[in-house]
Amino acid sequence: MTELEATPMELYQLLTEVFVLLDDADRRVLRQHKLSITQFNALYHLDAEQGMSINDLTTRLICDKSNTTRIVERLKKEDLVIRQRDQTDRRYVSVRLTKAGEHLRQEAVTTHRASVNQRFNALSSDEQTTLNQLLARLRDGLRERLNSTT
Amino acid sequence: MTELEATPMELYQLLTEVFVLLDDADRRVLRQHKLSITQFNALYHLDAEQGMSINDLTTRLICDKSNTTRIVERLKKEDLVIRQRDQTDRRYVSVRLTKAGEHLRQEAVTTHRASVNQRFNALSSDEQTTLNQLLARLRDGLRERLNSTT
DNA sequence: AGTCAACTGTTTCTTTTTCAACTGTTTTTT
DNA sequence: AAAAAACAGTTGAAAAAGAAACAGTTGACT
Repeated sequence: MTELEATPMELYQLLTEVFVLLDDADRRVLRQHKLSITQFNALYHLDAEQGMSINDLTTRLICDKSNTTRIVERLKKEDLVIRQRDQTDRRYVSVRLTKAGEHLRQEAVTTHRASVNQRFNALSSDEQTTLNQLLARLRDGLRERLNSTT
Repeated sequence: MTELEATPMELYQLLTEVFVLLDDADRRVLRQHKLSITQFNALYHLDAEQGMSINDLTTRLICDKSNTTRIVERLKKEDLVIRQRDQTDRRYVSVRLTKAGEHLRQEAVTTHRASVNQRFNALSSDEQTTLNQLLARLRDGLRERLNSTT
């Protein structure tokens, strides 16, 4: 079996392609819950008990903080989240899920997880573990580069 | 060596995280050439000799065709591409790189490739090959699902 | 030939996102 | 204590992207 050596560029292209395909599948699945991908991601990271600051949410969503403000705004308009000033440090805003938000989150996460599980059927359990390890290493390397160039 | 079994959801999150990190790195690198990621992708797929139709470019960029029209428009404004009606079938528009476009493409691709090569340093050559195989299989599976649900 | 369908690309409208400048709050410095 | 710096979040303007409706061109069918 001749194993062609993979170039980083090929890997790069594969990764982007896989991501686009995952993204596309996400869009379809989440449409069932009338959620955009960003909305879902926000819900996913939020919580009903413990509030999260805009900054924290921004780092998890990896977008501009002004965008986070607006994402939260839209969720609030649908009564999925509550926004409160932190009283000990009034600069902070604390974002929490409402009951409705918690409920929708629960449902969407369940649907989404089921879909994701199916998508990875093409790989065996062992292969998934291997892929996980490699990706984790890659991610750590990329994170390091990010911090060193900032 | 205890190998925790990886769940699909963990893989999914790793993949998105890796993609976002790659995307972020791309943005920084391409800014040196005053190019957005989409502009770069467009340049990347275009050519100086053989023209490409808007439709073809659309499928490669994986975006809406109306968006492709505008991307080309912006490139044209910078004199990076030429647009011509196909004279045998006047529905088609043929997009080609100008000399300047070809030159910028060459430079940007070189810079980008160098950056990508470095980003994958965290993995050995063998590991890259393994990762490549697993991702290719995953991609094929996702593609199949896409076609079957359409 | 003439009508209808299919195809290519553009325009219009709306949503999402980023960037830069700004407000208000807390911390640090002097 | 006052001034300056740092921090959290918002706002305004503009860019970028998707969706749907549209115009022009070609091909098919009768």
